[in-house]
Amino acid sequence: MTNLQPVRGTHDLLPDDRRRHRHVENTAQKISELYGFDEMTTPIFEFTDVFARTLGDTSDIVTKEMYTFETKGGESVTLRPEGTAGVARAFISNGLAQHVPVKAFYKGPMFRHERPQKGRQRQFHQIGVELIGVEGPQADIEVIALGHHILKELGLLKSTVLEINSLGDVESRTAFRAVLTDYFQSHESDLSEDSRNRLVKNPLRILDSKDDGDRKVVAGAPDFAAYLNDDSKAFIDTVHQGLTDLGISFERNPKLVRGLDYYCHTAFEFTTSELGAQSAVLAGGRYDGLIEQMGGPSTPGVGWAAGIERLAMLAEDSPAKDRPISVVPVSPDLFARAQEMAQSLRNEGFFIEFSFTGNMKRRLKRADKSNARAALILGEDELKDDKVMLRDLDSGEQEAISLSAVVATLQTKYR
RNA sequence: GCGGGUGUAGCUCAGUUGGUUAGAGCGCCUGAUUGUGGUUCAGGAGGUCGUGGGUUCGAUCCCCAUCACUCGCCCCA
Repeated sequence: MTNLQPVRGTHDLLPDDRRRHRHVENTAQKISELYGFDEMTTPIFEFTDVFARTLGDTSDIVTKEMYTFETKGGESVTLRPEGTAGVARAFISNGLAQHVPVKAFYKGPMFRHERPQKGRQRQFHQIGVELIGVEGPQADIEVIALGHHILKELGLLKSTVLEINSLGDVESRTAFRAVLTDYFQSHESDLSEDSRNRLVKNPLRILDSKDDGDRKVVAGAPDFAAYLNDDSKAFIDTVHQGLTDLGISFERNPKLVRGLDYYCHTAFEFTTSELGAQSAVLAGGRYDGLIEQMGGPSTPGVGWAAGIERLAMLAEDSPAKDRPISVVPVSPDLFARAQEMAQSLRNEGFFIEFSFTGNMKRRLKRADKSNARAALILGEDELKDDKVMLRDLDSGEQEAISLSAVVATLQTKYR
């Protein structure tokens, strides 16, 4: 071992961090189940094609951010950069078209080879949901409502804003793309170098450029809404109305363009201004062509993903750790007896701390440090009368109670 | 991938205009209290000054490289 630092962009999750993550995960999972979304897990790596063919040849994820390896068998595999492609692949692999609608919740690590910064790591963690097999906009409403509900439960509605846009169906998008390309080509000399590249690869992305020069050009660009056909218009209108009916406030953002090629119709992001350059906290959209494009039956889908690190940074403090009861032997002769007592109380369902070494004073100190609410002190004097000392560590009061009453006493006082 | 900043004890940070034993607070350990924690007092442990090279009689300090973190760009969760 020459280098004991973790690989760039990866982090250890020590218990305090892990508790915060778990709070996010558990909250998200609990709320998802209220909506009938059950957890499923797909492998954290897939054949490279699963991502390369679905995310789009021009997306940054595919062109520069994938962790791709060759296996001993000579096959190319990639650590998943996002969750939807894997779920879609699993949908096809397992013949889940027989069971639509599929409502999936997932959580786990994702990997992108990017420059780390605040709210961005190379290995990070996401929670996400996918609703597969429903054509109508009610699915979009349901999925956004679920995301909204989770943010509410985490106390994040005040620090986030829901932005929403329509990318239209294929017909609308093709038409708009042609008009938009013409427009930007006629202003090509005013565009930044980045945007001139985008003009070839994905002109829609010029719309959300941060470059000042680009913004001036964008200000005069044609409006996507004007090019939505009747179906696309009706679709997004229904989504807007549905959210309004549910009391979910949102802002329309015609510049919102998601980076992955598979999105259509509804695109949305819950954004924040509290994470430096990163604004998206929970984001997703509809991907009607994805499953067919992967070789499965034509099946619509809609979903979102959220970064657990980002949510954990924004969330209010997670619930405190449970407070244990400590079992403390007064002398070495009673260590074994104390451990037996600890064990039997655990069998009764109590959270018992039992430290392994040290004299009584040290053990009490450690009990205090573990935030124990009480200590059961085993000493020869009391044991002669079949009693133990029960000390409340908050009040400092203690009393000898009989061994046979320990469980009942703890039940009433500390549970 | 590109640009800026930072890197001294477990944590948060001083410091040295280049000079011999590098400091503080918090935390940790021991004792005052051989059957009682949280307060107090006394003592103690802990540092290749990110790493490698260079300049110098001498480098933690200056120079170069490198790694990591961080902020921004790109993009995204």
